[in-house]
Amino acid sequence: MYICPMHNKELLKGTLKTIILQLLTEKGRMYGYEITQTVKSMTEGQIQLTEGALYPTLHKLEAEGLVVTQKEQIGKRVRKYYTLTPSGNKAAVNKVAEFEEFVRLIGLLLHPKKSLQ
Amino acid sequence: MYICPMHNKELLKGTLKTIILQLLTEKGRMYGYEITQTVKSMTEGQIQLTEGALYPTLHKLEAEGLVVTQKEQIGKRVRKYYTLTPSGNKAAVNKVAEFEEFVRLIGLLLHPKKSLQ
DNA sequence: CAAATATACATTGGAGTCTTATGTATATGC
DNA sequence: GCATATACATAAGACTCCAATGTATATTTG
Repeated sequence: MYICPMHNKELLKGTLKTIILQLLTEKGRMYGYEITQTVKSMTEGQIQLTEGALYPTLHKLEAEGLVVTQKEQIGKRVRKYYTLTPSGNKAAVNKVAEFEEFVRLIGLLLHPKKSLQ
Repeated sequence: MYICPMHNKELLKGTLKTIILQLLTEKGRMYGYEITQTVKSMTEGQIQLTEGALYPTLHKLEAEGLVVTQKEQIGKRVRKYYTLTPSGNKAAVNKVAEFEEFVRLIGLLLHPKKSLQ
């Protein structure tokens, strides 16, 4: 996914939708390129989304009815803004909760000594 | 991976090697079936490894020189025990550290409000 | 002002990981 | 005797993401 300095890229699989939905929850409205730049700056340059991962995922989210798009003319270029739908909002909350639960479960396996972390 | 009640199975991708290496670090010596049962009990039944994921991964770890095997006759059945090699030990430490870093980075994206969690 | 870089969208082929299904065989509990 | 548990293994396919490529405009820099 993400060109990134992290060695284990597979770890990041499955988090892309969660990341996008959560960012949209916070920012309200974003376009694709903006998402890549925001993720890069928020992660100290460690996670850099690739277009080959990002755009197909955005299109999937749209097809699933979790986001809607508005095109906006900027000079001669067109930007495509994405906004969460109500079901997209719910999905964002669920996905983040699922991620937290995932981290907790893996923590049980990786840090059994630390009583309850 | 892993048949499991978690809804977002993709989240777990990329963690299997890390889990196996870490378990071997703790337990010293394990066989495949034992790994599936240990993971199940340690995660409250939430993560259940499938053979289709586990065995190919164990074979890969062996091919990479991170584990070695000893077969043991138990009655008429044969158990295949896996033990970490020195490079397997290093790999375990690295993988767990990578996972921690991954969680930290995703945390930057998902919990921007919590100062430094 | 030309070239490089940044902005901005998008698609395609392929790699890698896991799931589902299947196969084989022994052991145990009811 | 039959179901379930133990114990290994492989194969076909789904799914996600990466790398490469393509198009086009805008800005920076030498």
